[in-house]
Amino acid sequence: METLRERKKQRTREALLRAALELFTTRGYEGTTVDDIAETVDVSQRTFFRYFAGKEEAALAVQEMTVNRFVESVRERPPHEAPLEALRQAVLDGWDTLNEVVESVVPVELYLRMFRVIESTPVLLAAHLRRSEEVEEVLARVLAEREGVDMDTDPRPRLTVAVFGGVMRVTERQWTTGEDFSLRAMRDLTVSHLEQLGPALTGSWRTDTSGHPYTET
Amino acid sequence: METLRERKKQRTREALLRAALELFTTRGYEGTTVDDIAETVDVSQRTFFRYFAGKEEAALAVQEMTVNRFVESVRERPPHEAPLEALRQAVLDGWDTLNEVVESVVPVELYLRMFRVIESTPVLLAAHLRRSEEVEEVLARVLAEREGVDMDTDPRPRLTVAVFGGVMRVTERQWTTGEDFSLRAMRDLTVSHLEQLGPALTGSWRTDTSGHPYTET
DNA sequence: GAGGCTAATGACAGCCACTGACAATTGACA
DNA sequence: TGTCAATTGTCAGTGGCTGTCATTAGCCTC
Repeated sequence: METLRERKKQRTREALLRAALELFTTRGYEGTTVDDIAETVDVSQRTFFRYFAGKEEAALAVQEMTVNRFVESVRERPPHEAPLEALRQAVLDGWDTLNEVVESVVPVELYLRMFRVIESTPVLLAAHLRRSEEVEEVLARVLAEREGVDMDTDPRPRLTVAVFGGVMRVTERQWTTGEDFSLRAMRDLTVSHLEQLGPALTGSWRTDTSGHPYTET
Repeated sequence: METLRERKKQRTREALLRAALELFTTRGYEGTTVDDIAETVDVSQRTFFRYFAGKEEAALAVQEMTVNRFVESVRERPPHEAPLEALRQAVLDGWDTLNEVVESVVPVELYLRMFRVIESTPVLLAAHLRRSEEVEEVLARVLAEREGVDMDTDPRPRLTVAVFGGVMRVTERQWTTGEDFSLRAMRDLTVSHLEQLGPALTGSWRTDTSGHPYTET
């Protein structure tokens, strides 16, 4: 961002993004038109579409940043860590350093509100899930390389990442709909759910192994 | 479907669905307009929207049937089966009896082609994934009830279903992009992937436990 | 620092998915 | 058979999104 032109572009994009998130989190995603966003920033609708492929992309732009950061984080994990452990550490690290990544673009508080909007807006949730699947493919490749296995013949990389992704989606869902919507809560939920993964998969739950007696009723 | 009116409605819906899938699988989803579909069946565009909430719904209608069948199948599993085992049996049963369920509406061959279209069309894949998440919520509830645990305090039902769902998505993806696109292949892949689940999650893969030596390179 | 070059924007027209409203039609049923 | 209700068609309109072309505005050279 050296020239004036580039700085101007940067500012326009940022303004559009900020306006979009602000409107989405107040009027709702469906309740906001692209014209609304463009008008807020005082550019033409056409210009909006030159910065974002669509309404969706604007809504998910910040998430995209954090996800990319997460993938990089996995890449940089020490090779001695087991696959699931590398994913776990990378995710936790992501939540711990969320502030630095997000705040440079939009207030974290806005990011968090947007998280809930995504989770509660069907079309956005769908796009988010599809994107997650794409990311899982990349992660599987990273893990396969780390462990020196061939993804084309060995299903374990994809399976591991899919399992991990499944746990994370459950976590996100519970987090966004729960009462404690803080980063700390997200971190704790992540740890807790990953710990529960083993017990959940081992046979019947009637033999209590998790501190959740089924006799409570 | 007793009266003439009801029969006519049934036929219109079926014709629309068939026409939609036929067009989607030949011209592609994006390459097909709702007007195309309506015109093929010789009804107005408005009528199409009276039968389907949107293009998406038409594209996913048959999948919806099989998914609902799957959920029912899980509900009817004998209570002594462990959660994962119940899900496994229900899925395999679903593939084994797919013909009977699907053929009553559209040719199975059309259903299979549509499966690939869904997997390769971003917006359809997204919708499919979102729907899967909804189903997972239902399944978690079924499992929780079976096992007598409280879903609100015990994350294991949701975790188990999410893990299972993750495995199934990996399976679907490999199936639709692989060379052997037969029901038999889907069944085998499902069994194989579920078997690999354990090995995939237990620590490092460098200690070979799966018949996939990493020394192939 | 004037003028040419190129990138960014605006204005406009148009496509497609989808919806509301109302009129026309057609099966149901007394 | 005539009335009632459900089904459908028509029309108008909104919103997301794209292509096109003229206009503007930063950039760079002479």
